[in-house]
Amino acid sequence: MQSRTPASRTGRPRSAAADTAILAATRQALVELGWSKLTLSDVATRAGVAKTTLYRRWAGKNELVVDAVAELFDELEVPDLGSLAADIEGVVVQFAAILARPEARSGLMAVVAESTRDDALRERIRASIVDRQMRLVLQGRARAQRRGELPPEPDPEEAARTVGLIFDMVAGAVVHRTLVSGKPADEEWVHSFIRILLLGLVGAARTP
Amino acid sequence: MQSRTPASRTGRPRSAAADTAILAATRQALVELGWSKLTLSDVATRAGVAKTTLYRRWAGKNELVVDAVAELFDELEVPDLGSLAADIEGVVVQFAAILARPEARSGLMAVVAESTRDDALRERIRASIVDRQMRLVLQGRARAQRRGELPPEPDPEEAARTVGLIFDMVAGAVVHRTLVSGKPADEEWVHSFIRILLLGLVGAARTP
DNA sequence: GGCTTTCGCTACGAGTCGTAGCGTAATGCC
DNA sequence: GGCATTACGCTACGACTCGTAGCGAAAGCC
Repeated sequence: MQSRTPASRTGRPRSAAADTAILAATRQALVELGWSKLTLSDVATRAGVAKTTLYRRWAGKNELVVDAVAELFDELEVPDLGSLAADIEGVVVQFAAILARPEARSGLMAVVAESTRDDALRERIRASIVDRQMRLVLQGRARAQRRGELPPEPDPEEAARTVGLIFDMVAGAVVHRTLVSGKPADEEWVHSFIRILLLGLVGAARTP
Repeated sequence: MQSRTPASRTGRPRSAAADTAILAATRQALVELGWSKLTLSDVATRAGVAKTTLYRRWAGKNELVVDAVAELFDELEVPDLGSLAADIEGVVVQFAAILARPEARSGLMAVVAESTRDDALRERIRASIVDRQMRLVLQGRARAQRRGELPPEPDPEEAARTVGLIFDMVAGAVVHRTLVSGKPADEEWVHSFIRILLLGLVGAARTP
């Protein structure tokens, strides 16, 4: 999770319960205080551990919050509702529900902002959050191609570009709707959005 | 800009040059230090003003950075290139160019993150940044309807929903591509994106 | 000149940061 | 059981930032 556990064969092992408590305390602090007023001392107190324990496991506030927020996305999965449109709507609604939680709203954008000046942090975000979401797009696309709803893509490089584009469109729209426009990405909105997206995708696939 | 100037008829007027210098210094500090390491003392030194002058004009770091970043979006305008697709591509390329600048990348997302817990800050962002971009969507849409590229929308409420949706899709995709995926929103990417978007929009307009 | 507001400067208490040092607790190896 | 090793809780610390208060000087309007 937060650091290497290469083969610490001997010595007292790190408390897994402490990890759980710290990450939960971080999310709670995000809800109550927000990003800027969150302090590591406060998180340590909430979690019932010493401040030094936090610094032994995480390099700083950024890394800690990334891990705390990443756990929120563990529950994401593509439902099998029978059609591409229904599957996408299902997963986007899940995604929107996570983004509606205050600990995700205040934490996620803050670490993304910090990552513009920290490549290691960007990589950490990619590995623990973005890649997990990207896999959902790949999974849904493969299932739709098996159903015949989307044409198979022979060129793997072109396919990767398309998947990346879809991912930026979906995640970007939901994030912008929720955080910038400040309105809920409810089912009605998701339905309208997915309708336009799919019409565009099948249209583009028909006329390459 | 940052505070009310109701009718300060008498007394020494506030230095407009100081405003310019402070906002420019803020952007420079964003480039060199990023959001989290930016301090108001440092900005004051760079701008050649006293720290107290900063606190007299802005409530804090958030408000200052919003104003500093907002100026970057002043140059945005919809070009008249003859077709809806070309117009949109033109303005999206401009938008992407602004987001590629480090002072926008590190500043914009940070204040958006803070705005999730500060309604006044959210309103400030909306008024000084988001509304300006939203106007571009309205402008381009009206021009396309005059050209006959998009059907006129009789229901104003439905039209507002659609404009909001388009705005979230466009801005969200570009922001996500630039900041989360960390890849440039170059002309090739913009072209692919706009193609899917427009195919979806005209498809949705045809089958309501 | 007189009034008003802004400006630069200094100083201050409060709070946070990240680290060091120490004694104690928990585990693996012999 | 004894020993080495690592994690833990606790305290203390210097360095830094924050936001404010107070002061005299400057720059406008009447």
